[in-house]
Amino acid sequence: MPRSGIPSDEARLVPPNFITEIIDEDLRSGKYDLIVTRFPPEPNGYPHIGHAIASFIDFGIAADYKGRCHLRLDDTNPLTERAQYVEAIVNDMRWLGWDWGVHLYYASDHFDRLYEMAEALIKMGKAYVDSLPEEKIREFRGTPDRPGIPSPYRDRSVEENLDLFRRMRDGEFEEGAHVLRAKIDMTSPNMKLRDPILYRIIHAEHYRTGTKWCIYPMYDFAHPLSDYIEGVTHSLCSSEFIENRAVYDWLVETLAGCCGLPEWPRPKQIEFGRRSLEYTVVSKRKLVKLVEGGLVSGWDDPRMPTLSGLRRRGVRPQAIRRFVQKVGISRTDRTVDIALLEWAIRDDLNAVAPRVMAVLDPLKLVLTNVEGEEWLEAPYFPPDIGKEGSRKIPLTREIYVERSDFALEPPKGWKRLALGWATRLRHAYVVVVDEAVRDDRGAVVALKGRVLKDTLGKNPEGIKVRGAIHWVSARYGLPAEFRLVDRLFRVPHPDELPDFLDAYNPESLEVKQGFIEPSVKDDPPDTRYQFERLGYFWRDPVDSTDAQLVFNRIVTLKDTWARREKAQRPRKAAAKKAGPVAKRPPELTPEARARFERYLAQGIGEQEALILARETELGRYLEAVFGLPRKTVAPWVVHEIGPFLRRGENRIRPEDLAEILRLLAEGQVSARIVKEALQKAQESGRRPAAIVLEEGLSVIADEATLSPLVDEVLRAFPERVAAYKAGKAGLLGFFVGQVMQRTKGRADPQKVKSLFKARLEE
RNA sequence: UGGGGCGUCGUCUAAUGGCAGGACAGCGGACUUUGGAUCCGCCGGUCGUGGUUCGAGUCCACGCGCCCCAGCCA
Repeated sequence: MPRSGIPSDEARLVPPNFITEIIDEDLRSGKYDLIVTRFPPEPNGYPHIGHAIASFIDFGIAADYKGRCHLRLDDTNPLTERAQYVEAIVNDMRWLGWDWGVHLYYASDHFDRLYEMAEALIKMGKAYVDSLPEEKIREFRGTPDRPGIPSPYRDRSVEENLDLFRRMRDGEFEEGAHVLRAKIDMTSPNMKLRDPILYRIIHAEHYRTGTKWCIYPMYDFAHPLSDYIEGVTHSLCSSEFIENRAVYDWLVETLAGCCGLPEWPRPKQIEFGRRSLEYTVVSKRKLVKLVEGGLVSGWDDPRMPTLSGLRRRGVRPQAIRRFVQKVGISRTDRTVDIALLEWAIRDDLNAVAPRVMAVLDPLKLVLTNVEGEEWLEAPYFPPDIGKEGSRKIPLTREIYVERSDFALEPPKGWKRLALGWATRLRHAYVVVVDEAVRDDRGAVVALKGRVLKDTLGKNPEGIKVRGAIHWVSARYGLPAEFRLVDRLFRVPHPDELPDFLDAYNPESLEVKQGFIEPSVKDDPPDTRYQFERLGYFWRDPVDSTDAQLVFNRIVTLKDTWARREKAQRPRKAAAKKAGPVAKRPPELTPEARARFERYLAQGIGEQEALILARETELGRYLEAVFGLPRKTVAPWVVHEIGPFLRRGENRIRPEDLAEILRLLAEGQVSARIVKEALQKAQESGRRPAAIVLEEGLSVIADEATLSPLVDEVLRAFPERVAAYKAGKAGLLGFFVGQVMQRTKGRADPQKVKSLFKARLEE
């Protein structure tokens, strides 16, 4: 029997987060032995970057815990789902590197058992067939601020429900005539609990089950029970399903041990915050608009955020995984900076992409002192990459350079070609441009220059070389098309616009005709190159042929020159802070006001007095604590007992609070110890004072014991002592904390603090 | 305006009452036959107001802001 273990932080693919904390605790407590997750895409569209993130969480966590993750196609709606999408999903998930072993499932695999469970629910009296028309069901459901009302069909007998449901299954009814609903609570403030629909009639052919069924389970029914059937333990999903959890738990609990479901392990749902990406949309509706509107060439257009698009662009799965790993997981919905994705792509490619030269916007440079040709050795990688390999590149009389690499009037800091300047031809000689040939409109159409002899592998003496530029032999260079892919949208948050298409970036694809060095001719077609000084490229897997080379730009190089050139436009408006503060409205009833005044008179702080006056349960508790001044007791009641009291979970009696507070007053324990004891008392139901006694939690306040500890800490952190003396006052808390740790919280912090102060001022 | 969820550098994310740290971005420098990579440095944050505490991003109260829920979608 395989068992999950808690991985060390270094061994994790998925950085520790609130979900792994829950799992760690579940493993430690023995609640689960084996971690089982699932990734449940609906086969109604192509996977995109959002699926990459969700799948990373599901597959990554399962792998980290040596558990398993099921790939489950959530196909409960025959109207929208297609086998072609299943294929795309399986393909893309494999591409990302996920391994589900034999655990490829379909919700439709479970249709028989789900049906059986629906009948079980009916027999328990917990589900009924509702025959209200669709509009009425909607109407009866109420609104978020008004409760729903029960359907007149809600109390049909088990027999009638069973009969109707079976006839639904047998195809006796039209679509919409009946639905099966769970009988939960039509007045619940959680809309999902207002008798959720479990099954509906759809007379459509399912891509897998054909015409076997004409009733199909809803997500809320099929999802939790599929999890349960498959033995999933942790069902991780995004935050919009938080309210569905109530239905999830209701179903799991009412069907536990039923219909062949085990009592344990039961699955539980945990929700994480959604992630979106700047300059991107992922909703199927919007993606369809781009495809159908002809704004992109298809679902795998290199500009698309689909995994097939990213793949065609040339992004490797390693980069995607690195990206989603860096994004991280939390409970909060977030929008990720697209620069992080670009960084991940570059970081991946930098180490693997051979460097070659291509000229995208060619300008002819005639080297007047070059005759014939010379084949020069050029390494594929710069020294810092540490990889072997080189190719030969031909230098001929005519070469192409990048039009943007020549300036008639070079700006300050220019490190390229200019009249009379010496510039390195990458991997070759230093060149000097003598003449710019211009047409009648004054535009530069060609350059004439000469190479400097004896500058191969060394710099000329007495001449300043300004930078190095890439180039391609005009005779040997291969003509090629270059597709420069850029962000699909001009604004970071196209989703926020009334019409996201307004932000479409018409410059997101720029096509260039240029030349590439001949060495690439026989390279494997999936080679990712770095075109020196331009970016990372690879052959378009669809359109590139030997006769007509087509390269896609995967991502540009970081370009500090271009950045400098660009006007320093402010990146983002400062986030607006919360508005003006509203003062608290102390609307009190006359009785509450009287209590408030009374508490005030007893010396209780204003804030505590207000809470105690308003929340009579807390007030009553306070007044049941005898033998101590009210003002001493009040903060404890409000801050320590109050939260438990409100939830109805308080386990500490007033007299027991009084007992331990007396110990505090006598100086036998510190406030910190009281807090700790109260916490334990709430957990165990024991008397706090008894906990103090049994666990030896008495306070350590005598200087003889504390002084050596203080000295020890001071000795252990000399550089912090120096920092403190230099003015970093916040370190006092650190020092005190060290002693608190060393005494397991028993030291009297006030005493410790004053000892430190005295010592540090010496 | 009912219920639920969430607020930490520009962005993402740590800190489980004890030094607010890291990454990306930005800025500056070193190095460079890629204005790449690498290295070094800098900038910059706890939504607000109070309270509790020796000590609060963390606990309490009151506000503010954003997101989700009224599909026979998932």
